[in-house]
Amino acid sequence: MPELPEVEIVRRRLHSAVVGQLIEDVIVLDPSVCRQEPAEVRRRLVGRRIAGTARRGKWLIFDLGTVLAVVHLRMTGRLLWRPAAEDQSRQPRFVIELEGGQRLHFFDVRRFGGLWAVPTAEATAFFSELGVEPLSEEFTVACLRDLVAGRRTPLKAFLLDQRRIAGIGNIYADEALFRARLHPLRPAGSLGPREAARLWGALRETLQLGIDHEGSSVESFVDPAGARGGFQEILNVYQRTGQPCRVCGASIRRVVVGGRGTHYCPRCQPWRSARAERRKAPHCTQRGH
DNA sequence: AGTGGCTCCTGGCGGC
DNA sequence: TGCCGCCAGGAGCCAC
Repeated sequence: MPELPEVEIVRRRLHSAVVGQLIEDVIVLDPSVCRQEPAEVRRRLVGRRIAGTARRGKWLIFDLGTVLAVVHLRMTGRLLWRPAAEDQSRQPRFVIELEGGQRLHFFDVRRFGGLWAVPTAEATAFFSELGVEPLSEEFTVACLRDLVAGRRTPLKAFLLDQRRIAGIGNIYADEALFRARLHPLRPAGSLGPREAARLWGALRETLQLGIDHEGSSVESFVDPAGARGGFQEILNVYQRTGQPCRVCGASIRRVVVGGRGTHYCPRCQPWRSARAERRKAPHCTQRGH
């Protein structure tokens, strides 16, 4: 599923090709992907020039000056210059036509994704529910400690809550918790200072690693040119139920947290705090993360 | 505040 | 081989 790293890859791949380009037309073939009146979306976007691109959490933003074209890929959305082989039999949901004949196609089998035309003046309100950007300077260990303070919700559910931290989805939540050696069901507010610092570092590392590997092609993610990412090759726990942990060899477990499949290593991610774990089992060292 | 359930949607899977 | 039923999952919404 497209999460922060995948959306960031899409943004980077599109950036130089679209900036400075005029939007000549927006063809909405499936009105259900427009969460606003398609004619209104079209009226707001057509004839404007793309000044820049941005990303907020999992939202991809085309800055048109007075208005933003905002795209969310949700589960299966893909933006492609040319339809991929598996998309050729179906219609795109919408097409953005740029000057010079370039066409950006939006495909989405499950139709969860969408397109919004947001006046720049309303952008703050539009994104007001989104939490901190985990790769920004604003996101510090102290910031994370503030966010988890007093919260009894499980760490996994906390990480998926876009109102707290924006951009983390199921894959990177599971992988970051593994790197931080934290059990996904631990109440967020129960983290000690060292554990919070570990989670902070793990989140940044995992997301950056995802970007460095051009995203995870777990479901169907490809970049606008159709290229797959590589992060799925180095997943430690996500969708590895029953397989041996790459660090300790224990069998990876799957539980459901907040209605989401959650994967973890029962030995590397014990319920107890790291200190209690060392006391109880001094032979069990945690290295290699 | 937190949880659980429902909704959107459809490819892909297991079971028979 | 074929068909039916179920499930994943991001996010918003609602009830409790």
